[in-house]
Amino acid sequence: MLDLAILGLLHESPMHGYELRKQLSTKLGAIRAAISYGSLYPTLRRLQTAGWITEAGETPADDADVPPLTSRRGRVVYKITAEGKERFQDLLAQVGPEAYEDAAFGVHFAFFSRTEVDIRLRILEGRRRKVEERREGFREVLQRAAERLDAYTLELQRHGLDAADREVRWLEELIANERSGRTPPPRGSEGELRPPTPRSTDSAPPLTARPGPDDSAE
Amino acid sequence: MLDLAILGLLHESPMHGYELRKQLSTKLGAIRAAISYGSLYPTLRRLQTAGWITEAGETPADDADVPPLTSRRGRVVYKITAEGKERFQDLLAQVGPEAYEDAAFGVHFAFFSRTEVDIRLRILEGRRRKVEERREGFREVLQRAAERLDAYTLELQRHGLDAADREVRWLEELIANERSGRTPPPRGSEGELRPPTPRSTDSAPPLTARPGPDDSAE
DNA sequence: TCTGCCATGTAAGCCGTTACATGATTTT
DNA sequence: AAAATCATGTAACGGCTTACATGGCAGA
Repeated sequence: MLDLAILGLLHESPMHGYELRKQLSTKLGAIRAAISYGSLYPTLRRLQTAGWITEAGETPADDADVPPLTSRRGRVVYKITAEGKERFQDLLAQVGPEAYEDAAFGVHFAFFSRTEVDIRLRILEGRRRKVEERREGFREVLQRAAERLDAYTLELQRHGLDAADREVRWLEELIANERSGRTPPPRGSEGELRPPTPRSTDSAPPLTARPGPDDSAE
Repeated sequence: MLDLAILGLLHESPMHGYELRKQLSTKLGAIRAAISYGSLYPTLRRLQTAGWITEAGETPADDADVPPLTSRRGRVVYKITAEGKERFQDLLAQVGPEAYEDAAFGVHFAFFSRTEVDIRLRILEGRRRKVEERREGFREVLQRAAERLDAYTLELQRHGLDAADREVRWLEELIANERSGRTPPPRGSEGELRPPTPRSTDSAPPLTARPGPDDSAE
């Protein structure tokens, strides 16, 4: 799961570990807290040994910004290899029941723009099923055991039910959208939120496009 | 955290491990998946060694149901000790920053009916703070980096923002409620959901009441 | 100069899971 | 008689965090 995330990010552009961690926590911020270095660096090592990633020579200053520094300390920049890309696709397509768990689902979702439509649908549907089951669980507890639980526990169940219900509806919209052919999820339908709403959002990337401007690296 | 949950449940009534696991997954279903036996039984052992719980003699058939069985297999029934109750209160009151994490917060919340009002408030406020920070993180990403992220990643951020925003509002209601003196969280305010709406829910327990059939402690 | 952030790494350990092993009791 | 579910446990391993150790570079 960390593998998937790292390969995915490096697929977008080469990066060193420290940067990787930051990107990870913004890209997957909705899913999990920042990963620790004690986990990140050994994983990078492992991925390198496996041949999925290699060290790239610290990008020789493509953009002539701040060139005078020999090479600020180590700063090992990694990039994904061809095998790594294959591996990445394999991991994406591996849709076992674990892929519907909260964390795994989130990671898969985060890389949906690199995933085939049918895989996306399988994941979204599997996730929906899972959340529906969860939701039914809450409903049953609320219906059957309501009298036996204290008010706080009940409130927790209600909150859980509400969240599950919302997620199911969210997933349904996404599924409908995938089926309709329009690839990128359109936002705004269920608005209410977004207070200042920076207009930027409607410049949605054409999707299927290459991972943005390589620049970044350094 | 498992300790807290187990002590909490045994505080309500004596139970054997298997039963404990089931109760745990309904009571904390909104928080975490069922705990595995490989974790549960060793923990029970540890709690027993520490003196927080003891084996109770398989409840001598208080309710005269199915008495003819000698004692179906082992079935070790545990009950909480006086020290265990103290320990439980200590754990509840230990409101370090970890108590605001998703899982820990949920467990604390689930046992709010056994917690002092001021502790409840501290936890709710700490949690709110945490979720607010999370929410701001999403907002910043959406405002600042919107163009650089693909449509799916953006959608994930939006969904995260929405969930965080909802939770903050939920917490605010709970906090207001605690402050107002009315102990039990009133439900229904933000309704919309509950489709068949089993009426059961409005027979809300008076709270402050002992957890169900008081007996328990023993 | 010193604080703070960038940057990489290692070692120990926590907290939990999976898989296995066993057997009693209940239901079909 | 078989299948399901109740019930308890152990051993091995896995993923991740914490704490530690090291050092470069930037700006106050």
